[in-house]
This record gives sequence, structure tokens and C-alpha cells, in this order.
Amino acid sequence: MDLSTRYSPKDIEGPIYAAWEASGAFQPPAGGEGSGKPFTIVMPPPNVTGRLHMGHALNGTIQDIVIRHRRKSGYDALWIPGTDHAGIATQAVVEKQLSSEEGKTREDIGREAFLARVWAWKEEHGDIILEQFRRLGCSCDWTRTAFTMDPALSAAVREAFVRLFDQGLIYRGARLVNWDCVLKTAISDDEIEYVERKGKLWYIRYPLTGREGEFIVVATTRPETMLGDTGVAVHPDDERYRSLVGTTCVLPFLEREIPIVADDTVEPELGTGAVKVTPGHDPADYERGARHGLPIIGILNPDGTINEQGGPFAGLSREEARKRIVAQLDERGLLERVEDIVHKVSLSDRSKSPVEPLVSEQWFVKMQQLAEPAIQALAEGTLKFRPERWGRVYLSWLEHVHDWCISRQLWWGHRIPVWYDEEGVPVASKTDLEIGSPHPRTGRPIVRRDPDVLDTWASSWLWPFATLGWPNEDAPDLARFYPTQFLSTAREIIYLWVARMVMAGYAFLPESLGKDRNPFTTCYIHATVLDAKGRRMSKSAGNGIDPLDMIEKYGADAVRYSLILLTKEGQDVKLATDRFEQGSRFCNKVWNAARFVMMNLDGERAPAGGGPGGALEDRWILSRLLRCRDEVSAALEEYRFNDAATTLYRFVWNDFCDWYVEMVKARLTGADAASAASARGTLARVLADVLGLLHPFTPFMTEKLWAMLWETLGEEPPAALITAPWPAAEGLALDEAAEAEMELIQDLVGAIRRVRSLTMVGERKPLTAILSVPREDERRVLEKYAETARSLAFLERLEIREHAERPANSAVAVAGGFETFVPLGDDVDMAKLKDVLENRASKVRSAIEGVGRKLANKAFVERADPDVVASERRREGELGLELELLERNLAGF
RNA sequence: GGGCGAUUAACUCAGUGGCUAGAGUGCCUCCCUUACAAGGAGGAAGUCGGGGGUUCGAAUCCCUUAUCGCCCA
Repeated sequence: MDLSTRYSPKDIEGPIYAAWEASGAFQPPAGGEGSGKPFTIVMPPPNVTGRLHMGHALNGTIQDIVIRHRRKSGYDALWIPGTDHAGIATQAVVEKQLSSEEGKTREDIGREAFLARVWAWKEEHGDIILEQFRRLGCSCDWTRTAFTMDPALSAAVREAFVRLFDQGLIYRGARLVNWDCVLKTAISDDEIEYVERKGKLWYIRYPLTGREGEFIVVATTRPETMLGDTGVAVHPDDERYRSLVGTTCVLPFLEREIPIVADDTVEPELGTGAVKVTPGHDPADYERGARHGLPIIGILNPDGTINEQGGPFAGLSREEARKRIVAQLDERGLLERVEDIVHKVSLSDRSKSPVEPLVSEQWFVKMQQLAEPAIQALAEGTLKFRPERWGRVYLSWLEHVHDWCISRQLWWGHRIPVWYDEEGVPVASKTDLEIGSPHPRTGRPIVRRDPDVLDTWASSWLWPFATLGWPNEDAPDLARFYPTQFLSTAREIIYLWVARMVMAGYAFLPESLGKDRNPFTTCYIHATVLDAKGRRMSKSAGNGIDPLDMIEKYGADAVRYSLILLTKEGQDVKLATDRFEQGSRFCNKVWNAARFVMMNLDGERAPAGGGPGGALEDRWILSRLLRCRDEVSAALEEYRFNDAATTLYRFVWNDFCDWYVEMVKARLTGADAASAASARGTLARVLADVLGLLHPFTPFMTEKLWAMLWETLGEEPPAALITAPWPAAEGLALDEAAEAEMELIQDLVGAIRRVRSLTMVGERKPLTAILSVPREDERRVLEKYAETARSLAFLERLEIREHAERPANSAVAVAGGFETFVPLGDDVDMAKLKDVLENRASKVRSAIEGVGRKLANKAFVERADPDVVASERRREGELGLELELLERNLAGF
């Protein structure tokens, strides 16, 4: 057998993944051939321009654990992968390439040629991130890989748009939107980054109308926007300005007379307490302007230069206009003062240019009506969040939902399916309309199509059903796999994506589905991955850890297992590269445990061990295995991944490796053939089940070991581990007696080890131990398993008595309710041993004190649960005995 | 301004009313015992952020406060 002492993931991951995929294991059984119990996950589609980061790696691991567990548990498991076309990001990448390679803009080559280039770029680079998910071991059904710009999904987008349009839920209007002046498009709130910047606060004097030499002073961080001012606002209760409300002042440069109004959203403490109102370029001012009937003046061109409304400053860039305005205000004595401040500036994610709120004609979706069933879904429990608290975040957004600006002034994306006749009457159509053909409603000829495209979320909100064949309501996948069961994603897109998908499910799927229109029953919000200092990992900060580097160094299994061990549900995780060592060490431990088992299996299929007559350790480990199996199963059902991983870690390392394997070594080489055979059977059983339970977490290594195990047994495996049934409880039994008896033996062995270590007498020096065990039941157990204990503790002789006096020059250990004496020479230093006994005695003393206080308290005895009182009494007795033994022996030092 | 989370060993974290508060890493001592030195054995290490309250009993529930972080406006 070729089993190195070190697990080397590099050699095995690639071939195993290829074999899984080739075998069709990632696909659910064909319709009619499966169990009929579907379990579906759709992968949150990463940007097609994206690269795997730690958040993806964590999310991919979580989803893969779930889908592998369900697949092994007999579900028709389907995990659909895919990417989204990321309108702005992708277009920006290709525009940059075009400009650096050929010095051209997209306008230079035209819409059609540009789109051809984007597609070419997508063909070449678009699968990179999906390849990276494969490296992580994700068992997605790649035959169903989807892309938001695929013909099928594009048809879904168009269907959805036309339906909403025809229902009157889509409208066009001039509204304040976030504008990117470099990319010249509207962007959504989530494409904005808030950055703290040093800036200035300029205090500007606006002359009061007809009152020579008198001013109202406003403070602003953006003086250039004054060109669009149509008012000044103060707080209605502000004494300083009360007399000015209702009068007007004069806007410098443009000499526009603007009113001074009272509005209670103004903070009297901020700045001067008077604010300029620019409804055309500020969301708060837009609202204020609307309340007071102030006109809206837009002063910017789409490229961010000042338009003709800017009077003398028309044509200048924003930056230049600011400079000149400030300088000229100063010259005219209208600049009162300038203050240095730190404030938050909104930048466009893509172009890093300051976002300009400006008014423009856009398409919107009315959201309120769509939001209602999504709110209901949570209230009724049709939709559940894990951790639950995210449900409130979801609700708060839906309850205050704003209309959704869905148009983008881009070329890459789903072009809005709206055509206009010569009078500008729009119509939405599922099929393309010819220029010149009659408008379906007005009959006048169609003259043009809307040039804009849809927000990327307008396709991804359809993802859970568009990937299954919608709008074809007879699509077999849709009937079989919708609704999905589990969606795992990051918290920051609860609004943008999760809530919208739920709305879309209710809006577009047939009403006959009822609550099953809801696209997923559980929405799992995974941890945010932070760096070692607790900061968000980000490209711009350069503090990210590349998951592929970690996979390269430690293996995919170690990366997966480490992430899960580190990530308690719902708690953010601080990550440093060395934290992957824990998973790596664990994988190596499992590898070597398996190696030990296989080296001892000897090519034969041994009979199963355990059973009522079996050896203590066999019954014990099988009982522990059953507990482990049940806890792992329950934890996975409830999506408590960290609990499952921790349970497995403890069972494998502490129970199986530290105790069972050690205990069984003597039997394997001993004379008793039947005992050896039953040990081999138990080893094989435990290993096989551990591989199965561990498979969702560490799929590569367990699959490899599974194949080797069956080869060692000389049998064909029943199936590859990925599809082999989840380990069954059959043949396992809880055995509390065995567990209690093992604990005694562990106490005894621990006592001997402590003596050896503290007296430096050596790990394997043959010793005699004399036990003084007053309790008869304990004495019987220790006598029965004396041989086992003797060999574990490397004892030459073990004497067990009811009462033994401590022999001269002997070390002593107290564990549980018995004393262990180990006669040693008189030259042995027992100082450390004494320290430990004293340390222990003081702990026991304080414990007794605590218990005594409780039991002396009448209220406790009367009011506490009788079981608790009884167990405290028992404890008091046990602790008392232990302290007595400790003190008696300490007196002898 | 509103909401949420965190604060437990040197570090990273478990632990939602009752065993003597645990784990991994790190630290100290010993051991290359043929599954594994990415290992084994043992040890030291915590007034559970502060204050108050509820309770027979609080790391755990409530209030308050401090510090850090995230989201929303």
C-alpha cells in the first residue's frame, strides 16, 4: 500500500474531482430515477469579472457541505452554479482594455462591435471564478451552469419586464439618481463606496434682498452646487433666523432671487444653522425642495461639466468650477471663512469618481405592492433567516422600500425592451419590434428603441427560477426543483438580492403554487471574513488572503475545514494565513489514523466488533461513534456547521486516536485471534463511518481514503463516497456502562502518566502501581480491565486493594475516588508532584466551599430542581472523599 | 441619530440559568514509544469589560456604562 506518513493533497485533488464529474455524481438522478425528494441550492452568481476571495471560499464551502450531506442522505441534490454579467464592472474592464490596446472608446467602434468584444472577453475570462470553485471542491452541476446573459435568462428578463410594464408597475420619470460622471450612467446605492476624506466647509454669504450689506451665511462642502440653489432653509424654531423666513436672498453670480424657508429637518447646531437648498443635486434637498415647492435646477452635464445653467461657469469641470467660485466669492467679500473638516465622500465603486446625485430620466419599478408578499413570507415562517436576526434587517428594508431605478446608461446588459412611436409613446414587447412597424397600441410607426440597459439585479432577482427554466412553466426542472431549500449569502446583499428574489418569486410564479412561490425556505447569512486586525478584507486595502494560495499551500480540504472550525454561526471571523494550520493538521491526523487502520487490516474483511460480549473499548468506541454520528447529523440538518466540525474533530482526535487506537494495539499483535479480528472489524467500521461523516467537510481526502479502505479489504466499494449513503446507526448501540467504565480506566491511566511526567521517571520505565479503591463497583471494574490498563500505562504490575497504605518513597495520585501509589526510589524528586496535589487540593477545597454554601442555603434546597439538589449532594460527597485522600497524602510528604 | 454584533487564558474563539468555565495556538517539562514530530504525555495560565438588578443560583436573563466593529438614515 502506498500511504505516505504525510497527507499531500496536491497529488490527489485534481484526479478525484475529475472522476466525480465524469461519473455524473454532481448531477441529480434523472427524473423518475431519484428518490423524489429534491434538495436544491442556487449559487449566488459571482461577477463574471470576479476572482475567488475568502468570502466566496467560505460561502462555497458552506453550500458544498449542505449539498454533499443531502446527496448522501438520499435527496435528489442539485446545486446550480453560474455567474452574472456585472454590467458596469464588465463594461469598464473591456473599455479599459480597448483604450489601452487601441486607444479607442466604445463610441469609436459602435455598440455592436463593442458588445462583440465584451462577449469575446467573457468567453476568454468568464469561467475563471467557476474554475476556482472547482478547486475548492464544490460539487455543482456544471451541466446546468447559468449566465445572466444567456438566451434563456435573457428571455426571462424580458418576460418579467413586459409583465410588470403591462401591470403598470414600471414607469419612466425624472428623479434624482446616483450618477457616475466618468462612466456616464446611473448607479445603484450598492455601487457606492463611502470614504472618509479631508475636506473643507465653506461659509458663504448670500446677500439679503433689498438690505444692503446684510447677509445670510450658509455652510457647504460643495460650493459649486450653489449654481443650482433654489432656496435657503433654516429650522422653524431657530430664533436667529425667524424674522428672515418668508423673505428672499440673492444668489451670487446668477443674481437669482431665492426664498428663505423654514424646514424642521435642518439641524440648527450644524454650520450656521442655515443651509442652501439644491434640489437638483442632493437627496435631502430634493425632499426639502418638494415640500416647499422649490424649482429643480440641474447644473451638470452627464460628464460632470457645468451646463448652461451655470452662467459664467458653464463648460468648466466640477473641480475647476469649485476653484473659481471660491476665489471669486473671496474677491467679492462673500466668503466668510473656511473650515477644515473630515467627512464622508461617496465614490463610485467602479470609476472611483465622486458620485453626483442628479436628476435624470430613468425607468423605475414600483416596489410597494411587490414587497407585501415578501413581508408576509417572513411573518408566516415560509421564509426563515439564519441567524434569525437578519430577518429584521430584511423587513426594515421592505417596509421602507423605495422605487427601484432599473435603467443604466450602459451597453453591456439586457437592453430595455421598450420601443417608441414618433410621439414618444412607449411600449414593451417580448419580441423585437421593427423600426417602421406599427406601434401595437397607437398604430403609429415605431421610430426607435430605448438605448439603455437594465440593472444587473433585474436579471439576478429571477435567478432561483430562471435557472430552472422559467418562464416555461412546464419546464421539468422547474416542477421538480423549485422552490429551493437553502440560500447562503453575505449580509450586505439582503436588500439588493435576497429581498428582491423573494418579491420576484411571488410576482412571477403561478399563483397556484401558493407559498411555494417563495424561492427558498432558509436564507443563511454567512460570516464576514476579516483580516487578523478585524478589518474587512478588500482589494483596495490589500489585506486579503487569496484562497487559492491557501489551497495551494494546505490543500482544499484543510482550507474548508479550517474555515468551518473558525466560523461559529453568524459570528465574523478574523483570519490570518497560519490559521489554516489547524485544518491541515487535522487532515494529516485523519490520514495517519486511516493509515494505521489499513496497515492492520491485512487484506481481510474482519467481522464487525462490538456487541454485548465484545471488548470494553470496542463497545465504548461504537457508543461514542453513535453519539458523534447523531450530533453531526442533527447539526447539519440545522445548518450548525461549526458544531458538526467540532464534534468530528473531538471524536476523531480525542476518542478514536488518543484512546481507541492506543488500546487496540496490543490486541492486534496478541495471541487471541478472535480478539484481534474483532478489533480489526471495529477499526474498519469506525474508519468507514468517520470518512462518511467527514466527507462533506473534507471531500477529497475522504474519497481517496474510502477507495483505499475498500481496496485493503479486498472488496469493491458499494459506491464512491460522494454518493455512498450517509453512515447509518445500524450496528451501533449506546452503551453507558462501557462509557462509565472507560472513564475509570482513563482516570487510572491519567494518574500513572502524571506520576511519570512529574517525577521524570520516564514514559516507559516498568513500574508497579498499587491502587486503593474503597468503592466496590469501581474496584470490580478496575480488576476486570486491569490488563488493559496495565498495558496502556506501561505498568509491570498492578495491585488493586480495598485499602492500601502508601508505601515508603512512593508517588501518589488521586483521581476520582481512589488513590494510586507508585513506589519509586528515594532519589526521586517529588516536589512537582506535591505542587500538583496541592494545586488540586485547593481547587477541590474551593469547589467544596461552593457546594457547601449552596446546600446550606435553605432556599436552594427548597426551590431548586430536586435533580440539581441531588447531584449537588452527590458532588459534595465525591469532592469530600477526594479532598480527604489528597490531604491524607499531602501530610505524608 | 436609529439598529445590530462583540468584549471569556498571552492570541483566536466555544460556552444562552446549575458538574471545579473549555478548545486550538502559544508558553514550560519530558518523549523521535514502528499511524502521525503537521506527533505523543504532562503542566502552568482566566476577579468571564465596569456598575447595578432579577433569581435559591448569573459568563449566561434585565438595566446601565465604556470600548471596538458593522449596517441603515
